[in-house]
Amino acid sequence: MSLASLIRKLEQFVRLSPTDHAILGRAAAERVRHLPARVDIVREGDKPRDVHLILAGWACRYKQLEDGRRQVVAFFLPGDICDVNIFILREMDHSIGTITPVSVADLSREFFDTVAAGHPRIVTAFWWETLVNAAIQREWTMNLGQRTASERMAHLLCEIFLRLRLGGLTNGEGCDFPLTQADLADATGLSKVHVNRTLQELRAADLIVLKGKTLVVPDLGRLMQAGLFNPNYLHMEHEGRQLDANE
Amino acid sequence: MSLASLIRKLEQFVRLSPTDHAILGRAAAERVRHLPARVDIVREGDKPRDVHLILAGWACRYKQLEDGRRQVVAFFLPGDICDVNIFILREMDHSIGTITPVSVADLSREFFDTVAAGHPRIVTAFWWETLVNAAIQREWTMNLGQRTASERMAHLLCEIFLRLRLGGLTNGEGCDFPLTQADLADATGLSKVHVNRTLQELRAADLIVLKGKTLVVPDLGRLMQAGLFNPNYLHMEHEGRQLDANE
DNA sequence: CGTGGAATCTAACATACGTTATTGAAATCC
DNA sequence: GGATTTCAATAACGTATGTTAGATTCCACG
Repeated sequence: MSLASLIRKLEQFVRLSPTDHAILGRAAAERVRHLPARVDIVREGDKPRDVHLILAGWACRYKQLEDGRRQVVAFFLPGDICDVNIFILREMDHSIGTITPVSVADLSREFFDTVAAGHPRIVTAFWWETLVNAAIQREWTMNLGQRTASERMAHLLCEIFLRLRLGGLTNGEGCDFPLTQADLADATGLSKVHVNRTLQELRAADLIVLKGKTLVVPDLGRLMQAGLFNPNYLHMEHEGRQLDANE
Repeated sequence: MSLASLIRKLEQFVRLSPTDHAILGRAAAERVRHLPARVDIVREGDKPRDVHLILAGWACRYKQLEDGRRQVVAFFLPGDICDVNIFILREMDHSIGTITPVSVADLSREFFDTVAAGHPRIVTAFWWETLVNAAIQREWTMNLGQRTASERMAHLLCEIFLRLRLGGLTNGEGCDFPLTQADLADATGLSKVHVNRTLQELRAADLIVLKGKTLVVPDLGRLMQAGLFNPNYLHMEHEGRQLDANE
């Protein structure tokens, strides 16, 4: 159960009080749903109701064109919050779908009102989360606009690995990796075939070991170099200095 | 002076009180700077100090790789706010630079504290602005990942035109357009040469008239079709229904 | 444990877009 | 108001990535 990942992530930015922990814990336990893989949590055009906290499993935010072209614009890992205050908007402009089976907690508007009223540290933490997500989205724009296929793939893998590690979800050099090559294609704007070629290339350079649903990064520093990866956009204020260490 | 554009933009989402207007007006008048074209307002690595409100002129947010590749990740038009609450972060992960000469108002942390304490409508309006900017960034990701060169260019031009119109900055079918083809290249991830080709294509199809520093869009509906442009992501709740009308 | 559908991998070929280079037309500057 | 730089336009050529199609491997499920 990865409320722990959320708290771990937020706490490396602000220190939360025991009360704050309790508030988050209660919110994450109240309305929990378990969804299968490959279903939509929210669909473009829906009226936004709750904010979704991913407790377990992977999901993604995606947009689609009428002719079927699909772009994954974000991945959600355990401990990620989908969109703080999204219910301000009238209508979703994108969809959110599961990749693996997912446990999700639905956070109500009232929860956020409560937080806003009496828990300033959580407010700050949520602002930080919002700003980091915005930074990630900018970095993806950069990734798609300027990096070559293999740089792009290396960059994406670095980001996922670091975000997992921040949530305490890696084992040394390895981590779960449930994305298919089709998912990677939708996220990188490459064709499936070229994703395959690109992964082979990274494997041949001993930058990754990717088999089954597990990713191993034998030398994160080298993978970062290959992806022209600068971790500053993740704003990992504390861990930031020891990035090359393995956990 | 385009405090008017800011208020006009925010008000099509929330109704602001006379006091709210006054607060915004004061903030926008207090610390105003005038900058020349093609200079940085903030640089990657800087400690964020103030939030910047663009009163006049165009600017952009951009990121750069070490080898010089540059991606514009957002354009700022008059009335745009750069990054609400950015000072929560320790260090900027991107730069902001002017395109034309710019007048900018620097909004302090204290201003936002005041707003948070006593002006809930402005708080909501700022959240809305934040969420819309996030949506725009996602749409750019989509644009770079999935659209062809000409779709991408058409889409970008639609977005800029609509955002200008929302701020009351268009004249019928026309608007100021100070971007060079190099700027467009940095924003679309295309080469300068291909931007040129693409613009010719749009011109040949009578979708745009772009000369000097003026853009004319004779038929916005057709340009939107060409760019597979769905305005939902701009969340223009009121104007949304009469998009095809010319102001 | 066998079967069917995903997911991965490979190959041959096609093309949208990048690169380099040059020229001409506008701005901008003393 | 001529010199200088920036910006736009063209052309010829190169290549990273897309497309189509097929063969394998993997894995979930009955």
